[in-house]
Amino acid sequence: MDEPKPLRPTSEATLRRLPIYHHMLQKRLASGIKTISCSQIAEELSCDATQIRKDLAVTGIKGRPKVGYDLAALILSIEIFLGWSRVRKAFIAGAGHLGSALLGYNRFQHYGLEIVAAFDRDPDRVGTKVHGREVLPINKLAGLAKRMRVEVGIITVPAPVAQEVADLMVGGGIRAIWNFAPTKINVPAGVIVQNEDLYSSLGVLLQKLSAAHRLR
Amino acid sequence: MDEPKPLRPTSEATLRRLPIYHHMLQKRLASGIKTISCSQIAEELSCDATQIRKDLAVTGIKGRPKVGYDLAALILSIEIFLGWSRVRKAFIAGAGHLGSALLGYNRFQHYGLEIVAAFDRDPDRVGTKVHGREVLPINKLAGLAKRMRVEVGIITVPAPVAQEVADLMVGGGIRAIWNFAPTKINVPAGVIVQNEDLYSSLGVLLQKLSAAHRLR
DNA sequence: GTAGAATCGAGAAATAATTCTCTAGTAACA
DNA sequence: TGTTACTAGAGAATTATTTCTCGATTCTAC
Repeated sequence: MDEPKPLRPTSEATLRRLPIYHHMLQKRLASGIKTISCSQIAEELSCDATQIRKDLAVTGIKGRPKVGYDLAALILSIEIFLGWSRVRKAFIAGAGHLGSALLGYNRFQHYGLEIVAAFDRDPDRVGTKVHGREVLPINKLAGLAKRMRVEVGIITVPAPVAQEVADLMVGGGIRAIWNFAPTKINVPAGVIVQNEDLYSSLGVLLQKLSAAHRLR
Repeated sequence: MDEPKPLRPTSEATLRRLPIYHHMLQKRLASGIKTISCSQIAEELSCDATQIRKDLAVTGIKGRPKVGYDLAALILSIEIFLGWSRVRKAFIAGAGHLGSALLGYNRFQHYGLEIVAAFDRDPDRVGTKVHGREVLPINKLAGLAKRMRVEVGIITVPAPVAQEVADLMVGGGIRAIWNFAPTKINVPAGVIVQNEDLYSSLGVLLQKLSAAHRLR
C-alpha cells in the first residue's frame, strides 16, 4: 500500500478546518507567492501553528524547514484529500428557497460536487427550471439516481418528509447524504450522512450572545 | 447569585446538540406524552444516554429518577438556555440566493431571531422586496442598526466583501454575526462570530465518501 | 408495605484533541 | 564557510470531552 492508510478516520474538527485553509491559501496564490509556512497561516487565521501543521500532515504534504510548503502543491494536496479533485454527481430533493439557493451555487463544481437535477413533490414546481436545471417529480429520483450513478443526495425538504426522501435516495444507490432538514434520518450502515442544521448554528450564536449579556 | 454561573462556557459540541434534542422533543410533545427519559432520547437519536444527561444538565433542568424529565419544562429550559425565549432583531447583508432563502425561513422567529431588513450593494436589488421585506442600500446598514438596536447581523455576501460588511455591522453596534461567507472576518473582542461555511461541511462529506471508496 | 426495576446525578476512568517542547534541517547573511 | 534565525515534524504533556460506574431516588407491582 503506497497510501498511508489511517487506522482512525481523520477527526471531524480537522476536516472542517481544511477547507478554511484552502480558501485562505487560494487567496494567497492569487497574490503571487510561491511558498507559505504554518506560522504565516496561523497569523492570518489567528489560530495555533502546531494545529495547522498537524492538520496539513493528514493530507500527506511535506514541508521544508525554514521555507514552509509549496503553495500550489499544498492546495492540490488538500483538494485531493478532501475528494474535490473528482467531481461527483448530486441530486437535490426539495426545490424550495434553500434548495434553489444551493442550485445557484455554481462554485460547488470546484469543490467536487455537481448538482445535476432537482426533485420536488409539489406539482406546481415540477417542470419549472431553477438556475438552469429542470425540477423533476420526486418519484423519479430513485430510478434516475441508479441510472445516472449519482453518488450524493442533498435533502432540503421539510423535516417531516426528510426520512421518506432519504429512503428514496438510499434506494437509488446514493451513498452520501447532505441533510439540511432539522431532523435525524436513519440510513443503513455504510451510507454517510452529514447534517447541516441551521437551527443548531443559530442556537450556538444566540446562546453565546445571551451568555455575554448575563456576564454584564 | 441565583444562577449557577459556569466558570467555563458551555462547549460548542453541547450547544450544537441541544437544538437537535429540542426538535426531537417537540415532535414528542405533539404526540401527547408528558415525560421523557434520557434513555428514550438516546434510543431515538441513537447516541449515548449519559451524554444527553450531561448536556441537558447545563440548562439547569432537574429530572426525576424512574420518570425522566417533564417534557414541556425540558423544552422550555432548552429554549431559555439557548436564548430562544427572547426574539432578537437581525439584519441580513446580501440579498442573493442564500440571503433570500434565509429571509424565507419564517420559523426563525420561534428560534429567537427576527430578520427585520435586508441590505444589498446592487442598485437593481435595492428597493425590491424579498419575502415581504424591502431590500435597502448597504450604506444605510450601520445607521439603522444603531437606531433600531439590532443585535444580530447575517452575512451572505461574497467572500471578498464580507470584511467590509462586518465592519459596518460592528460600527452599527451589532454584537453577534452569523457569517455564511467562506472567509475569516476580524472583529473587535466581545463581538461573537459564528461561521457557517458550507464548503467545510461539503469537505467533510466528500472526504468521508472518498475514504469509504479507498477502503474497498 | 415491600421488593424490584428504572432512572437521575455525580464522580472516575478512558479517550480524543490541542498545545507544548525539542530536534534536525534549511536558507540567508556576514 | 561559519553563524544565526526560522521552520517542519515527532513525541510528550496538557486539556477537553466522552463514556463508564455506582449510589440515591422514585415509581410499579405484588
